[in-house]
Amino acid sequence: MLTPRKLAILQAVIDEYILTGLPIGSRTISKRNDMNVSSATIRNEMADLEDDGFLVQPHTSAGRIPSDKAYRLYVNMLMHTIDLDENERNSIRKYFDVKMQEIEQLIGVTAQALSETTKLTSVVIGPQTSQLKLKRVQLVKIADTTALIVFVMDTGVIRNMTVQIPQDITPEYLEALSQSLSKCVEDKTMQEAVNEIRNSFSLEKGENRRLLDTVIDTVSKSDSEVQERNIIFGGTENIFNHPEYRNIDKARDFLKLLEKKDNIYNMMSKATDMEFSIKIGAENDIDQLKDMSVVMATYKFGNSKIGSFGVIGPTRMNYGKIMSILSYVGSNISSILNYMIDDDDGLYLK
Amino acid sequence: MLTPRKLAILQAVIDEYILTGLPIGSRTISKRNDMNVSSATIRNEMADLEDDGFLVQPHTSAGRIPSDKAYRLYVNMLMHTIDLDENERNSIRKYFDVKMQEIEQLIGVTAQALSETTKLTSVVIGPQTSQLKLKRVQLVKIADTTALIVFVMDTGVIRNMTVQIPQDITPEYLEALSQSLSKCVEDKTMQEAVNEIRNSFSLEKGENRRLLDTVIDTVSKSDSEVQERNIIFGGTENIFNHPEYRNIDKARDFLKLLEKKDNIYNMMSKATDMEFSIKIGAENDIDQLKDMSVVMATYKFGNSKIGSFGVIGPTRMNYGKIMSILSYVGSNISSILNYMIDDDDGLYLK
DNA sequence: GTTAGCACTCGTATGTGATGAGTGCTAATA
DNA sequence: TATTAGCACTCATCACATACGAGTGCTAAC
Repeated sequence: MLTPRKLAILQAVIDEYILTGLPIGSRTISKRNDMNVSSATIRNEMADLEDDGFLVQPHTSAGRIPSDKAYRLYVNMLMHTIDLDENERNSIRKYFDVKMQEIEQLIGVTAQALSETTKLTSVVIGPQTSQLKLKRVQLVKIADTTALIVFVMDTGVIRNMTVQIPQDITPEYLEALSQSLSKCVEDKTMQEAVNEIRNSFSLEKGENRRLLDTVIDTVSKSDSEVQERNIIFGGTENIFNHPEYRNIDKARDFLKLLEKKDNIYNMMSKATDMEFSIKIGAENDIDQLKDMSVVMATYKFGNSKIGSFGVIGPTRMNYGKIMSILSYVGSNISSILNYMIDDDDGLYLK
Repeated sequence: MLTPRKLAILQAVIDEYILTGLPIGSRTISKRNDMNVSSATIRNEMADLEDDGFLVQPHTSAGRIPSDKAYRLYVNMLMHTIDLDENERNSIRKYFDVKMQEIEQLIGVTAQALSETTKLTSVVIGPQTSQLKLKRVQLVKIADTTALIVFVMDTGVIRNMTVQIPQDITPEYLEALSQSLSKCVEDKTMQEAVNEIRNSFSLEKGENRRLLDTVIDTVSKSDSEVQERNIIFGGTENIFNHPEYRNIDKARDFLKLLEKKDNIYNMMSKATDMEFSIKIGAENDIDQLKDMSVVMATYKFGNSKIGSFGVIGPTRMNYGKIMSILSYVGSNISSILNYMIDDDDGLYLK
């Protein structure tokens, strides 16, 4: 049974451990002024908490440290998000106070802001263009056999790629094609659009056929690749800030994981259904993160969640604070994104 | 004086040290079958080499390790580039055997190929568009108040960015403007082009003036930013492969350096005048690299060197091998780049 | 000029004992 | 019955001592 006192003790252990990273002994807890019982009593309670799987002893004569289960309970029940003070807000806001030219810059700034304020490794994935709806398509001839194909999403995001075209295609033809393609893809996702084009234009023959095929081909190929690259990390060196990770082999594994990107990318994109997602220790699917925690949040563009960002660090992290930071960073991202589309003379979104 | 025997001993020490990373003693050298003198003789010679600054003793009763000066001599005189065998060539070629869609992919693959075959940290910087000549400019209206501005470089590289435009600008006007802009910027670098536009169109007034100003503004701003982002690293975790860097604080500093990017970017772009550039230990301008070596090479597009790539690792690296690898990787990059422009139905360069 | 021999150096590994934080358990207490 | 004081016990950590061995510099002999 988790009596109120047990909960209080557990909370105290977690708080203390998050602060120091050292195993917490019974006396440390009993000395806290909100505890009015002796260390012996605490010891008995702690023994019970250990039996219930909330505390772990690294070795017989050491204090206790919280288990993943304890952190989970903490996050679910005991934690109060910690409001940021004016100073902290300012130091975050100053990252976003520069004029953003393109979405990549925003992603970079976000990663930086996150890692520097949390002192953890940050991850940001860019807008998932695959989930956005298309507004129009524009083909532009830029060389004899090369055209640029530009996708304008409903949020204003632009994606473009080059495509080889037969030599005798005229700009006027491309303009006409752009018009009819635009009609047919409006309000569809990239993937849907590709299918739609396949169907609607299935009767085309000859040169047109070849052109369309190349377009479809190029688009679908690049779709997967763009995503893979659209993830960035910040403060990778912060992994060393935490004594429990001052271990070369762990660090190497971690860097390797970041370098591969796709594992983390998958993890991040899975989490887009909730406002926050917290994975503690073994709750992580990725092996190398089994003794770390990942806290993620999503950002919105208009009404739909189109990307996510978060931090990776030791299970011993200040969840309350981290969540407040994520939340504040998120609101900054949103306002920048909106600013980017709304503002008439300033900032443009690529 | 550096007698032939001294040189041979120095070479032996370097070879051995590159292999093991441990201080090399006189007996180790004298046992090599190409040495027919006793360890005592070697000791005397080594003492001389130490006086001349080619060898260093980490402490009194340890063997010797080569100094930066020794590596420099080695690279200049003693080193023979080591031909790659069929296996090694294949394992590199397989990285480039995939179809490349865009230049970013090529950069990524290069970084990967380099870091995996050298087991070092690799750096690749993308084509320096600022040094390329423009072929034409194309403005395309993609929304009510947004246009895409596309720069086509003479090598086929394309750069584009969005720009806000007054609402009443027609596509036809943009087309006409594209024509006259193209004429005026042809064969100039981005920077020259901006100046040229400023001069040639200095008489424009009103709406046109505003449009032009916005274009010039956007372009010059983004010019610097694009470059900054156009550098990527591979195999950062390889820093830990070398015993001399199994030191957390060194590793942290190194990661921090990579994260900042601009220092390394500057170093890399300085080195574009030579085929190879080797910086050994203290020859590096960057503090954190004072005990590492950087080997860089450049790649060409058409006739001009437009980017560079290389590796960063311990001064104790197999320079001969590394250079062969860089050279082979370089030739792969070139052929891919040419393929990208020449091939009519396959690959496109963004 | 080369080499064998030897005393010397010094980093590394190993072992030992002291220290102290923290525990579990028992018996006394409220 | 819950709490607490007291105490024996555990065990990681640290300081210190010792042994080991790779490698050196130097000298004297070849």
